[in-house]
Amino acid sequence: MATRIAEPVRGTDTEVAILESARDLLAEGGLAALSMRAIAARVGVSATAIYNYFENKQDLVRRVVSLGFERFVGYLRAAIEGVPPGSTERLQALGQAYIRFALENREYFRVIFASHADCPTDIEELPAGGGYNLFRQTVVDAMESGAIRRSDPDLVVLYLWTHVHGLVTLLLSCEPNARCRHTGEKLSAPELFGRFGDFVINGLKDRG
Amino acid sequence: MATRIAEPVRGTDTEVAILESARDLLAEGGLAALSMRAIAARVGVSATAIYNYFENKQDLVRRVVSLGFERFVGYLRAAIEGVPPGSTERLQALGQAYIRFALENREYFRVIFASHADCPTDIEELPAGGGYNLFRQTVVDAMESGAIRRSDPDLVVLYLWTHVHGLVTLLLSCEPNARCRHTGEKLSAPELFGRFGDFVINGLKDRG
DNA sequence: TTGGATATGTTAACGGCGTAAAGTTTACAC
DNA sequence: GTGTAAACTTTACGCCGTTAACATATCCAA
Repeated sequence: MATRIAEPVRGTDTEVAILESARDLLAEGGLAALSMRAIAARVGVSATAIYNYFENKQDLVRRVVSLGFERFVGYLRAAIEGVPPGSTERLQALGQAYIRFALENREYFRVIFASHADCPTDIEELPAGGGYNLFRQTVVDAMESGAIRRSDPDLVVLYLWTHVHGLVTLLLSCEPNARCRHTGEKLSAPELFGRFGDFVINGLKDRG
Repeated sequence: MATRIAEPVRGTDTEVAILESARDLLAEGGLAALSMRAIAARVGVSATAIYNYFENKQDLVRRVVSLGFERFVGYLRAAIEGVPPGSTERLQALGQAYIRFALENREYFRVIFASHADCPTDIEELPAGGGYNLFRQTVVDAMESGAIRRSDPDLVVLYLWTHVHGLVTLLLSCEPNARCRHTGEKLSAPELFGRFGDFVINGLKDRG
């Protein structure tokens, strides 16, 4: 038998280069800038060469989005490091990280949550691969420590997620500054999140 | 002088026909189905004829979206009819109408809130033309009646809006059924909204 | 009445898009 | 050396938004 010379197939490099170019193009100019020809030009290859590695454009985008998601979960993980479990601060840290990711990776975020019926998913699979469970565990800890009142953790996760997601998508709809003017002042997403935190956490606490 | 034969200029009919065809195509197949050539084919006219009435595609889309917005405000107005002012029920009715519009006019909703930097807007101009003020007045009434605690009405409007918008966009990201499975059951947007209402309203009430 | 502007359309064409088909080069197993 | 499979190119098709040039109808002023 032939000893496998462990040199990786040259094509694999190309695949990585395609994904990286696609990721960069997406970040720089949004979905509109993400064309097969543009990607190919960056990689230094013909547009049709891409079809050796990806079934079609949608498949490629799916892969790029998947990479973006890992990045997203990285934000969440980093956010709660050093913040004591069971505290509402930890919940807020997660929310802030969600916002930070969206603002620092706008095009990624947009594409991730613009899965226009192309790729039907169950809602909790979106931030899965650790994201959802991270969120959920933080909620459970907060309930057990008494920081928030006991109820269905999944419902609470979805509630908090809804809140932060809504804030981000609304502000992202109002490019270019992603800020909101109300009562005369301009507020950024993190500032608004801070102000809303009062309502949100209050709603989760025991009455009286 | 020639007596004015009151026949309206044929061109105006064409403009209306273009807008209606565009609206229908958008509703049927989303932004992807909305091409100048497809619109023209429906109207029975050449694609370039459209440029007599609209500067370019973006301009046309803006007009279509504007029509959609009027429709949206119509949903909101209808929702609070017959519901007593000052009640939290009125707030919930607005939220339910928001959700209903999004689910019954998905493509409209998507396009309205996907103003990808093309048309920078201040956030409160989005549901303006009556929408925002409607929302705000409902909040003010609820504060004055004591249904919710007194605080900055604009902040509360944004808070509630954030909540319902987040719920809808999250569920719309999970086509085709726009439902969420959690703890084993499938919940629709209105059902989830109902469950979240507890948290939301509780957060806005006075403590104790 | 006529003639020129204006409004309302047309067809042809440009460059860009995703992608299919066919052909070419390269690497390697037997 | 030959066959085979992978990696890649060229060419081409039918879409797309948009421009330019041209046709026709309508209206008003002289």
